[in-house]
Parts: sequence; structure tokens; C-alpha cells
Amino acid sequence: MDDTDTKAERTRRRILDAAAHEFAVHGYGGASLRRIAAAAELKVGSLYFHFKTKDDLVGAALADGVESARLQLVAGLRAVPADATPQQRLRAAIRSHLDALHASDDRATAVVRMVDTLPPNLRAAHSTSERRFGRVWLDILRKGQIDGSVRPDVNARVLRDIVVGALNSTSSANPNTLKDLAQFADTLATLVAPPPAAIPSGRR
Amino acid sequence: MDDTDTKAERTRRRILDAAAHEFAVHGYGGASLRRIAAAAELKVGSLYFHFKTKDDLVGAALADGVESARLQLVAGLRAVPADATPQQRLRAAIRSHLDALHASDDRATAVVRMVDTLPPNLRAAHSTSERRFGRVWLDILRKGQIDGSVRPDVNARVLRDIVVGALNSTSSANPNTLKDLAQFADTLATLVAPPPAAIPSGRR
Amino acid sequence: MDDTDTKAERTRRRILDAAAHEFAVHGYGGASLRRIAAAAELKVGSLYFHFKTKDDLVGAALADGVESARLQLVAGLRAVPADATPQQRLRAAIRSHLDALHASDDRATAVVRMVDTLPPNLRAAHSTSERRFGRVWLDILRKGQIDGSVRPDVNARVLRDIVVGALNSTSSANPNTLKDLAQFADTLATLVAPPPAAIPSGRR
Amino acid sequence: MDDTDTKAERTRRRILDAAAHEFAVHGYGGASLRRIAAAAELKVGSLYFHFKTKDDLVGAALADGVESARLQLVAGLRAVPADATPQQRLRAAIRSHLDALHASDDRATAVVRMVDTLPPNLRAAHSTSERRFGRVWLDILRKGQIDGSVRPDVNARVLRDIVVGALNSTSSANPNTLKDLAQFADTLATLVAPPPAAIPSGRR
DNA sequence: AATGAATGAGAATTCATTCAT
DNA sequence: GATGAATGAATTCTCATTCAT
Repeated sequence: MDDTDTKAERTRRRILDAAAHEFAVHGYGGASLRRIAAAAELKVGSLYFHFKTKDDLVGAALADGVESARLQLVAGLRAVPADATPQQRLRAAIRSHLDALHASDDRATAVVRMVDTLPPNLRAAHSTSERRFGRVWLDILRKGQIDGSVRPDVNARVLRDIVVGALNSTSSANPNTLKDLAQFADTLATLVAPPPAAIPSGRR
Repeated sequence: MDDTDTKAERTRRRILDAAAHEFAVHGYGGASLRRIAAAAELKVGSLYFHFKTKDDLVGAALADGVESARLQLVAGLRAVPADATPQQRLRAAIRSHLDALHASDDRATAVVRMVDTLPPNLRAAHSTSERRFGRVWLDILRKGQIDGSVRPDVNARVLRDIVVGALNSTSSANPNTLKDLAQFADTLATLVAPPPAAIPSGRR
Repeated sequence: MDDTDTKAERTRRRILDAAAHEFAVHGYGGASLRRIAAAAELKVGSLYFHFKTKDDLVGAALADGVESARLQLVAGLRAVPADATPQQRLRAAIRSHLDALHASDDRATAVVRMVDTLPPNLRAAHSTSERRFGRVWLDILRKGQIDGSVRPDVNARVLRDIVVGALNSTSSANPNTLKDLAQFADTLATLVAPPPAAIPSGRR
Repeated sequence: MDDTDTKAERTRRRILDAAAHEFAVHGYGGASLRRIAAAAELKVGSLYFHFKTKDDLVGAALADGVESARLQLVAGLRAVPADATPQQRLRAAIRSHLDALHASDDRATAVVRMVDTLPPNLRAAHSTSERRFGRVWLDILRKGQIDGSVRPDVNARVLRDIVVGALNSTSSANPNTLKDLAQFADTLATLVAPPPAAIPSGRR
């Protein structure tokens, strides 16, 4: 709808993709507009037609990255068959998050690599979309505590921070073999799941 | 004994501390030798008497940071009274790690903020000390699985990655209230602990 | 008649006005086509429909500015009642010149702010219209030497340079109060007038 | 005394001289640090060892220029023989001012070429030294009104503005022949001098 | 052991200008 | 008549680094 496929729109996309990669590799402070422009097949000056300033581009990349991860998360959940068990839903969420970081482009990774070194103004602007993303995970875990896929004896918010923190920490792992990530996902799901005894009869 | 407190040795310490702060705030790519020198009350050129290049300083700061965290970890464990329960030992470890990130200087934080954007050569050099640090946590968790303070149904190595990942992810949280961190530690300990039912007889 | 009020003509006027302001504020070297375009409510590229190059626009603004000042000068003189004294005519000229710089738009000021830093080619092109303007003042002063409103014991050309120089120098004065300018005009007129004793009898 | 002839001091002088020329030719907005550096036989980056920013250099050049003109003015006056007539003293002042603009380096000219297009902050900083310079001329004229070398029937302050304005306006005149300037000086002195008839016999 | 003074490369940003639409 | 999109050169400024003192 707003996705009018104008030339500018397409160039902007190319820039954002190139920027995501640059930010993912070099972080906020180490990123170079020169390299971003080159990767987007533009001259540096041309970037400024699309983004007023470097921080403007950073802001756009952050929003883009979080939104991309959020969409991947909800899409992953929506793809779970209706008759799936709550456990399967939880695992789908974990898998989606990991996929956003490892199996897709660099948009989500860029966010993880930039957040801790952002200057205050950018951090503030970013926190809004970050919160929105956090709410999705909070929902997942809270519902899980109700439907029995998540242990109910811990604060959901804190649990969310642990889960998301652990997931994001995989971003710096070297070329993760799929197997490693799968095991990571499994283990995390196990930790989050209610302890066996607490699981109502039918579960075993 | 090697702690020869020469003038150079003291200056080197000042530089490393200033560098830790700079790296913690700006990351690898965004750090400036000029600012580091200023914070260490030196002129830029003088840095080169103590470190051959920026990457040399980065390497030293990384080693320093990991070593500092490792020492804080083992010190924290050693401080646990001999008659403490295994659970208490685990919590002490968690607390020590969080303290290294939040209650001490920036040496440990600097590491966390730099690792993901390190250039390959530095990353390689760093991986050794990182592994050494990882082994400490691996030990803790493995022993925990034996003494009953850590759930035995998960791979210790993967569990270690999750725990350390979650702990490190707190480094970007804004001025953490002590309470938040305490709750974070508690919850993490709960997740890692064996599920109540799974703990054989005497435990309940 | 040639004042065909086409759309292009109107836009051109808007550009020239915006340019005058920009040149008055920033001088030749500091002026930006982007700001001029913005002030004229156009995009930069659109300027090029009306002016082939920046220097072309500068040339037009210079001509426009001098012509505006010249017209204001002759208009000011023409407005003097036929029965006015020569002194009144002289004062009217001075007042007109000051008004062009302070009470009107920035067209005359733009000229004053640009002339000394013009590149040779533009300076050459400009000198023609400047000379034309200078001739008006020369006429005024020469006639004044004849009709007794200007002291006859000085070279008219040099006097012109002094008078015009002094008048133009007011352009950089901060928000001139009208009173200041009036006193400036009075004093200048006094200096230029023939010394009392030199005034022929009948004049009183 | 403070003129310690260090290497930095000498380089700074070279930069200021080069800057004066650049500013005199191109004005504030049109000046280029590249050209200044080249003229001072330095690389651009090296300028920053001596001046923190372009505006810092501009500020220094302005102060340097005004001070240079002021010193030339007082030196010119001091050089007048004690038995000289008041008229001769006045002419000496005029000549000194013109010399500062035409016969010396570009330091004074740079000021004249920059003042009207200075950004507010620089203008404010500059106004102080400008006022100090203005006071010298005010003194000259006031004393002149007492000793009979300056007509007493005009406000000294306004007269100062006219005189200085006229003098400064010569800065844009093309390669002034010495003769032109001499005549300019003579004529200006004539205008400023008391009208012959007005000087009553014994200076009553 | 540290400073002073410089360098060359690269940073982000703005410039005037072009040209297809 | 005007805009959208891009370019290449220039802008100021900061970087890590060197080396004589």
C-alpha cells in the first residue's frame, strides 16, 4: 500500500540492506557510509538524498531491524498449525527469533550489534520500537504460563529478558552450525518449560 | 612479584582503565585513542610508548577484561563458606558475574561491548582467553549437575552459553537498579536449578 | 510592456529576491543555491531552468541590485519638489541611498556584500553597471558644486568615492535605528556642503 | 615577551598570514582551509594542531587583523614629530589606516572583507576588539576637535563612522595607484578639517 | 617516559551541476 | 516549468600513527 515501488523506494531498500550488513559487522561507531554506499552501488553523496544524516540512517536501520524481527516472530507463530501443542508454539517462537538473527539478512543482527553503543538520542528514539518488540515476547511467555508451556513460577518480564538476552547472545557466535542452534533452541525451551512434575498428568 | 610498580606500570594501568571505559561506551570501532589518552591524562603520542598500536591496546584491554571477570568469578566462589549449599555456590557465581559487569569498573563490560564487532585477527587472539573464562563456568555447571544444584537433563556446554549469554545481555540495560539485577539473578538460578520434582527424595 | 508577467518571470523574481537575501547574509563565497532554492520554494534543480549557473545568478543579482539602487536614487531625486533648495536635493540623494540599503529589500545590500570578494570575471562584468551607478552620484555632486550645495574645493570623483564608501559602510551596522541613520545622513551632508563662508552671498 | 619564538609560534604565524590572504580574497564563507594550509605549507589536518576549528582560526585572524591595524595607527601617530601641526597628525592617522589596508599584508583587509558576513557568534566575539579600535579613531577626532584640526560642528562618533567607513571602502578598489590613495586621503582630510571661514581668527 | 608537531587517510557532509521524466 | 535522483568534487574535521626532542 505505502509500498509504492518508486525508484527512490527501491534505492532506499538497497541502502538499508547495505547498512544493515555494515552495522552488523562494524557496529555503530565503526560503520562507514563510504562502504555502505559502495555496497548499495551508489556514491557517498547520493546517500544524502535518501537519508539526511548518518544517524538518520541508523535510526531507520534500527526501526527496520526490529520491525523485521517482530514480523518474523509473529509470522513464525502464525505458521504453527492450529492443533499444535503449546510447546510447539514456544519452540516456533524461539526458532523464529534465531532465524531472524542467523538465517535471514542482517537487519536484526544490526540492531543487536548497535544497541549497546548507541548515543543517548538514538537510544531514546530506539527504545520505543524495542519495547514494542519486547511486548510480543512478553505475550508469548505470559500466554505460555497460562496454557502450560512456560513455567509459572517466575516473573514473565524477567524471564523475557533472560530468553531474549540468551537468544541475542548467539549473534556473535561464529558461523553457527544449524545443529548448534537447534540444540540451543531445544535447551532454552527446556529451561523455560515447566518442570516435569508440574506438567499436568496427560503430558507424559 | 611481577607487580613491579614502576611508573610505566602505573601509567599502563591508567591507560587500560581509560580504554576500558572508552571501549565500553563506544565499542571497538567507535573508540578514539585521543579520548583514551585524555582520560588517562596523557597526550596521544604517549600511548605509543606503552602500546604499539590501537589493536595492541584493544588486545590488552580484552585480555585484561576477561581476566578481571574470571578472577572476580573464582574469587566470588572462593568466598562462599565451605558449608554453603550447592545452590548458594551457584548463586554466588551468578552474582559475581553480574558484579563484574555492573558493580566494578568497565573492564568486563568493555569485552562484552567489543566482541561482536572485533576484526578477525583480534577475535582469534581473544578466543583463547574467552575459552579459558568459559571453562570456569562450564566447571561450575558441570559440578552443579553432580552436586544437584544444576538440572542434569541439559548439555552443560549449551547451558553455559545460555547462562553467560543472558548474564552478558544485562550489560546494555540502562542504570540497572540493584533490585532488577537481584531478581534477574534469582530467576536465572531458578531456571538452571533442577526442577523440584526431578530432584530425588531428600530435596523436597 | 516587456514586463510580461509570465509564470517564469514571476519565478525568476522570487529567485532573485531569495538570492539577494542569501548573498546579503553570506556573501558571494558563502551563499548556497540550496538555501536560495528553498527560500524561493523550489528544488535546487529548478533553479537551472532560470539561470544557467551560480555565477549567472550572481551576475543577475548584481545587475538587479545596482539597478534597484540606481532607480531608487533617481526616484528619490525626482520626488524632490521643484522649488526645493539644492541642499534638500543632496539630502534626498543621501537618504535614497541609505533607504536602498536599509529600508528596502536586500537587493542593494547583496551588491555591497559581494563586490569585494567577486572573482575577476564577475567583477569585470559588474564594473559596467557599477560605473553607471557611480555616474549618477558623480552628476549629483558635480551639479551640487555648481548650484552651491557641494563644496567646490574637492575633486568630485574622489568626493563621490568617499560619500558612496561611507554610505555603503553602513550596511554592516547592526539593526540601525532610524535615528542613527538620520544623523549619519545629516553629518555626511554637512561634510559635503560648502563651508559656510564659502557660500556666496545670495545663497542665504 | 610572550613572543616565545617556538616552532609552533612560527607555524601559527604562517597560518595566520596565509589565512589573512585567503579571507581578504574570498571572504568568510568562501575561504578554504585547504588553500590556507597549502599557502602555509602544511597539510590540512595539521592546521588543527594550531586551531581547533575553522571559526577558531577566523576569530584569531580577526583579532590579529584589528590589532595590527590599531598598532599601525598608533605607531603612525607616534611617528609624527612633536612639532607637527594638528593637521599633520590627522593626515598621519588617515595615511596609517590606508597603509594598513593597502601597503601592508592582508591582515587588516581580511577583517574588512569578513565583518559583514560573519555568523552571529563570531561577530559578537569580534565586536569587542572592533570597539577598541574604534576608540582610537574616536580619540583622534575628539582631540582634533579641540586642537582645531577637526571641524567641531559634528558629532565625533558619527564622524568616526563616516571616516572609517570611507577609508575601509577603499579596500575593494582595484590596484589603487598610490596617487589615488594620496588624493583620497587629502580629500578626506579636507572634509574633516574645520571649514576655513569657520575658524575664527584666534581659535575663539 | 612523555610531549610537540606533523602527516595521510578517512570520516561525514554540502556543494554546484546534470538530465531523464 | 519543475522535480527526482544522482554525481564528483570540495568542504571541515578526526583518525591512528610517526618521530625528533
